[in-house]
Amino acid sequence: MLYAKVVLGLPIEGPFDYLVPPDSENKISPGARVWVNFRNKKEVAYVVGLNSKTKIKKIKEVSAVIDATAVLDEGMLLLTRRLAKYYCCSWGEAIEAALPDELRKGKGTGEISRPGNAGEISPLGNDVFFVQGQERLPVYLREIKEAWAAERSAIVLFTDITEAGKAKKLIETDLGVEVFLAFRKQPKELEVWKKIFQAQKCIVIGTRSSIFSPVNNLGLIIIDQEQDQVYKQEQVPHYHARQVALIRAKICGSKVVLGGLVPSLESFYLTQEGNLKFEIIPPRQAYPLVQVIDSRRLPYPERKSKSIFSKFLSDAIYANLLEKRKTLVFIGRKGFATSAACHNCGVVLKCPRCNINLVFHFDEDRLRCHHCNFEMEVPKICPSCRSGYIKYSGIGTEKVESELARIFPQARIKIINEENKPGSNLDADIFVATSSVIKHRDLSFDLIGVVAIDNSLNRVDFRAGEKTFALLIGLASLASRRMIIQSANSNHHCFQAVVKNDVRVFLKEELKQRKQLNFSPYKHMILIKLRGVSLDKVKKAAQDLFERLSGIKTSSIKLLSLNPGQPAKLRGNFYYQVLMRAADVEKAGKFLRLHLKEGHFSGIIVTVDVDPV
DNA sequence: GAAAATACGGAA
DNA sequence: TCCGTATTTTCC
Repeated sequence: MLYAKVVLGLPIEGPFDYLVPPDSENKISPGARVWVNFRNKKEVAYVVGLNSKTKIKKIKEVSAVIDATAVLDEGMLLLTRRLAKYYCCSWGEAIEAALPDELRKGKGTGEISRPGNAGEISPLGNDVFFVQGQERLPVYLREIKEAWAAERSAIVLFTDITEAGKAKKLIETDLGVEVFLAFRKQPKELEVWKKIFQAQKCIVIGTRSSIFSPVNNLGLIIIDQEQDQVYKQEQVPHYHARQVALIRAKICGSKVVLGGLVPSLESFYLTQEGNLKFEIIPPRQAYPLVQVIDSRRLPYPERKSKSIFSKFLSDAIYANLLEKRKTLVFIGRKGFATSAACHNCGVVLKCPRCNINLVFHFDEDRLRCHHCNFEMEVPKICPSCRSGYIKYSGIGTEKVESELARIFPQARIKIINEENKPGSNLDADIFVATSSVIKHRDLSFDLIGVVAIDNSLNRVDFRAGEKTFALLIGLASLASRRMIIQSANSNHHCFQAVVKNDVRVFLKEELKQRKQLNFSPYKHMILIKLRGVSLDKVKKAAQDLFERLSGIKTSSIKLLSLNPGQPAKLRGNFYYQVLMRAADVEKAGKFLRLHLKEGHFSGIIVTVDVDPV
């Protein structure tokens, strides 16, 4: 008798044993999909092992074997199992993250064959390096050619489909071979998947999920703009493509190339450990003159007028207009967490332990830290200037365009956004844009004015500095002559580094702070989210979980905080979250698997996010 | 995650 | 004791 160990794409452990029908014994193999009857429902399951014995008494039979050729090879099975451990999800969930939709739904692949290894393959080494600069593509091309010559495949990830499409053309003309464009929910997703699966070697270009592309003889993984958050999946399993790439590269013996204008702190940390090398590409144009205007030190009438633009900035825009030069006004778009700032001196109240913004809780009338459990009463007077009053704000800034039109009635003003993408001809004098403008690498403006950047810097997020810095360096790369930044926080090291164009100084300082505060990349954060339709129940469940976990003596995790989610209510569900820190994610995962099960609350759904961004 | 099994609790 | 409902367990 032969038994198959299978896992399902559900948040349940396993594996489960099923009897293999005698006539299917030579048709089944690990990595193949099968139909099984699970809890009286027909489900797709993934064979992860075969065994001649089982401990299960009332065993069910495998209903049908779907795949004659396993859709998951040994390497992919190993990768998904490691990911399940790292991201604290089931093996089946990790497998489903790696497969196209149609395969998850049980659609057959037809006749496909997996080519063998290309005989003697030369190892490209387990190198990781970072390409810093605007002109990264030539380096990517060089690396792809090298892999190709060594009979190895390459996976190249970009932040979005447009970028991936552009790169596909360039690589195809340069190499003279077909390049596969692969991303989720494209019309012929399965067809492309099959072509890649059957190719001895190939080049795949895509977005986040393409990290799971079923290439043979993988020799190279490239991740462009690796600091971008798009590489983190928002749904379970919450994987990060960079992390998947590092694990997959280790399994396949392939090289990893990360690229961008600024590396993430996680990647920069690897350089300190000696595991990552830098290659710096000289910029195509001179770095602009960057000036930071402190809005706290403006003359009183200007401060009082609360104008979006300081006189310094509007004068510069005016001068630019006279010279018929292009101006870009940048305004942060993203939803701002409510921050507490002194209306007089601009000081933002921060947690003394975590150095992140304190959050005003309306119901309790208190300020709380979302990283640790620090909380305090709302101060009546500003602790810094002792006068002023504390104001809670997320500044509404949709008025930028109309404000510009009022100040400069003679100027042609245009907003750059998703619907209104700029062509090669920039036919306006002043443009207004959000962070998405950075994607248009070919744009160039003579002057860039940055307003309301404090909203980005003052977010409730220990990565706020890193994200703001990456944003500003990205903007500076679009400015040919001058960039003016308005902030109430002008001595922040992030601005100092942007002025000097010194990425390394910023990273080193930031890394030092992360170490002091026990943040990533030194320690892992783990966020447990609870959701449900009843606020009371969710709150109670979260409190119970927090108390229960704090009652357990363990070195695997350190509980940090219990807070309402951000946002606290979404699509009819209330959210609460428990934040913790861990030195070793796998240990923490084991611990959580054990303790999240006990004390279940009905109507509450619990999810785990390892390394949240 | 969701059906099945079990515990709970109010009314007769 | 019965039955509807809330909660916990199990899924092979």
